[in-house]
Amino acid sequence: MQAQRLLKKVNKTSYHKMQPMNAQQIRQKFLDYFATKEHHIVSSAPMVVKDDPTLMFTNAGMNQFKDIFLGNSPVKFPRIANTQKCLRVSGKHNDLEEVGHDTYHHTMFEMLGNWSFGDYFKEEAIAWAWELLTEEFKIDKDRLYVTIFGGDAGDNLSEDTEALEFWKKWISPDRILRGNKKDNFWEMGDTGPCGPCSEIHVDIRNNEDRKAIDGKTLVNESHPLVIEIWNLVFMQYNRMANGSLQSLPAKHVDTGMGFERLCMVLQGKQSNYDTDVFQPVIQKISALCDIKYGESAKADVAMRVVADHVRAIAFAIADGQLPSNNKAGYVIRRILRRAVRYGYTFLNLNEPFIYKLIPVLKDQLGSYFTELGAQQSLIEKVIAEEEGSFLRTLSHGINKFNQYVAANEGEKIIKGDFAFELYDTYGFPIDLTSLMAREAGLDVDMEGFSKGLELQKERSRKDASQETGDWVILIDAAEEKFVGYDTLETKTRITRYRKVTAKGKEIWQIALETTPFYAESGGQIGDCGFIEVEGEKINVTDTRKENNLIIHLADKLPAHPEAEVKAVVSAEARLNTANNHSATHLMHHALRNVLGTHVEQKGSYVGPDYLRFDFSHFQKLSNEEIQEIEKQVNEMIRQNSQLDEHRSVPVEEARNSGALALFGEKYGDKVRTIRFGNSIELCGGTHASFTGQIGMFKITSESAIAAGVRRIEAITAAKAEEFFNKQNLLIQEIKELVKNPVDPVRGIKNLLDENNKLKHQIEQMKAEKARELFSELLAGADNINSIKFIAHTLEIDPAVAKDLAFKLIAAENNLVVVLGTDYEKKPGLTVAVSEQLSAGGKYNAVAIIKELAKEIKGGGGGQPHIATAGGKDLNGLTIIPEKAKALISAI
RNA sequence: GGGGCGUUAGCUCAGUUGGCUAGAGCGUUAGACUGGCAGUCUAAAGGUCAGGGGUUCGACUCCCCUACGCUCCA
Repeated sequence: MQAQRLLKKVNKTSYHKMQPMNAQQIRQKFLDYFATKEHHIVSSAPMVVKDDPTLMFTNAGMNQFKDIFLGNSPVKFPRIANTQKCLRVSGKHNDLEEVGHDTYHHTMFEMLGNWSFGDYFKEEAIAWAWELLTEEFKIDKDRLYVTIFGGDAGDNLSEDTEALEFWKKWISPDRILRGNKKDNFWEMGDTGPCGPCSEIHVDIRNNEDRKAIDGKTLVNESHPLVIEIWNLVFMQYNRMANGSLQSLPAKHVDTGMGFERLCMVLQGKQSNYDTDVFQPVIQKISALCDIKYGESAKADVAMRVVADHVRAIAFAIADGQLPSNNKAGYVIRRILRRAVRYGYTFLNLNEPFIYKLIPVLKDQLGSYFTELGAQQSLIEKVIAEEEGSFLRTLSHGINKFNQYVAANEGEKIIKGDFAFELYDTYGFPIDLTSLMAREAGLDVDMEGFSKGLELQKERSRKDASQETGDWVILIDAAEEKFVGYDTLETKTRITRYRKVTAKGKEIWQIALETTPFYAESGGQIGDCGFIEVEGEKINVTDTRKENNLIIHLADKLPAHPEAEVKAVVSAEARLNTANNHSATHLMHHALRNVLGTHVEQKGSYVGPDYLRFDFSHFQKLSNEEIQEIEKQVNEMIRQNSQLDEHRSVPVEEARNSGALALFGEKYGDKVRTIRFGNSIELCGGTHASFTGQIGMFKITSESAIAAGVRRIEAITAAKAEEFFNKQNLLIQEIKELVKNPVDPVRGIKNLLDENNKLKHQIEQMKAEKARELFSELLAGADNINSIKFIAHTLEIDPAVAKDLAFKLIAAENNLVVVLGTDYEKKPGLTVAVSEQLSAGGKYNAVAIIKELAKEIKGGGGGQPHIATAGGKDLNGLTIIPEKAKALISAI
């Protein structure tokens, strides 16, 4: 209905010549078009990036093909097209704080793209882009402009005349603009593939405005209605570490078109948020807060913020990234909190509400991105929990703020330190501090705040700074291969190496032509071991993967890196790790048997010592469930199933056989499957050859790590044996100690009962003794200067003496008590003065005890009515009563 | 990974320079009032002050270590 209404409105101002399509149709048309041009259509890679240390989230369509561009992986399809979920929270045009204030910035967005890997180049890329936009989507040609790379003297590059000539076939030369290196030369990073790009811009202003100002002059000028819609990147160079450019042997095309923008253009809107991509969610928000979209600028911003952010959060969680307190999880938490904050401040939504938008989001996107529906209840739970916890943080901050204001009455300014403390320590957003300050008629010292923040950043940067050297290439164009499934030892050569310096320590990263070392992936940690070069042994401490390249971490470089290398994996660690990995699969299988098929892997760690498995489940596991899982896993171990491994199975076939796929597979037609009995998973890890090798499986802990996510830790094989031996030993010892070899529990119970009884008796005896002493002491009180006076030395605990003294002065309001204690070879003193007496100021327990403590070579203090002291000289105690008496008499 | 903060009764939190033999509100229990419900009043129970070590006559308070949590930055 909503979409219908929107579309009707569109027709009036339409600047293209066809019935507007909805978002779903637009996406499909793009994919269909490139399918007719023999492109292989692949699904979006997960938005959460797994094995690229330079990247936490997919931020462009090309990410999932980076290994192909770098030459680390072979080309499987020369032509590919897709839509890719992307997330951007920082970068030159992507400050998180900007999102929502305008009509076109987003955190999460879809990028439509077509790729050529060494296949077609500029001519086809340009022709097809033009045809799709003008013939298929029917965008008015006189609203389009294109840019080409105009050359760069620094790089000694001339204008991209190829692109110019191909464009001239379609568009008049005066609509082809030349751009500089910043706008029209694309680079993947400091080094690597790069090349000129050609952008297509569209002018969606009304005709009046178009007449007044020539659209051409507004291209790349940040005008919200004259915008870049498609970027065609032509990768033809490789940027070397020294800054020079080399021509690439195989040239690639990488294009990206913002889906939300395209929808805006095709639906005749002037804001991405007015398209049917966002409107259903915005209408739902509007209903929740009872404010109409379009009524107030501030509320509109807030609604756009929420509508944008909920997409980012929902997809991140669906892809396995839960909000947490560092790294990628922290980015997600920040995005979610920003949405909560805007809802809280501008929409008066003080209760969790964002999770209520998920069903709308699913209706809108779920038919293409099925993960939303599959994970819906988890997404909702996690978001609701996070919202609640942040609202608690907010109310905590508001408390702190109010306390500060109350304590600093009369001040006009809130100190920068305090504003920063609120932000840094309590997570209280600075703009809320400002807002509340304004309401209280105060200013915030923003300069002081920024200074604190800057110092904080400085500290962190200093700590994190590391220097990565250039790769030294020994064997060019090598394809590094992993052979570790079949062998733990191989002869090979070093293909490249580089030095990395961090915190004053330098390590070497080495790549091998063939390697038995498994690189950390899928939760399984990287192998360790050594490489031997001409008799020189070099430790490999860890193995990691970067863009599909296996990197060995070593503390030094061999003297002869170009010589033949023997690479040897530490067999023991690898074997233990393999056992744990196979056990993880068996447990996953058992979990789904026992708890249900809603159990999905949310994270995993597999090392030689133990395994950890996080999975979606909504309540604590009972002891019975845990025992049942252990029982099933151990049964599967005893069945001694043989590893059934297939290294190259078409993904569809694997899925049909019931294999569990984790986190949505990346593009690629062949996958590896691991089967033990009925447990089948897609997995790249290393495994036991027979389940019997695992020996034994034992769960050591079960806990919650987030809303709807539980964590199990477990051990296998020798570690499990150790565990049981330890437990057994413990029980033996207990049996001996309690002298009840048959029933130690009963023995302990008896001891506890007896202990309680004895404690009780001691309490009674103490109380009795205190009562006795109490009456005795009170009866023997002296009279000095019309006050009562008690002084004695006793062999009791100073704590008891203090208690006694309290009781005495509570009973007599005209009393001074001095008690010396001889307890555990240590002398002690307690002086108490009745409240009334001490209030007069004449008799001060502290003054008295200071004087008396000299006798026992000690010191002490307290309050005017009760003071304690300790010392070293037991002999001094004997004269205490006498001296005390003299002292009091003199007052 | 680096910094800051926290951990006190079932829950939410106080606890001033080390010393008023650890407090409040809510909740719980009991009693009283009320025709019942709801409630009001009174009282009680409930704490290894996260754990361990140290300094001190004396540590919830100061120092160190560990665990867990929160938070900011990278």
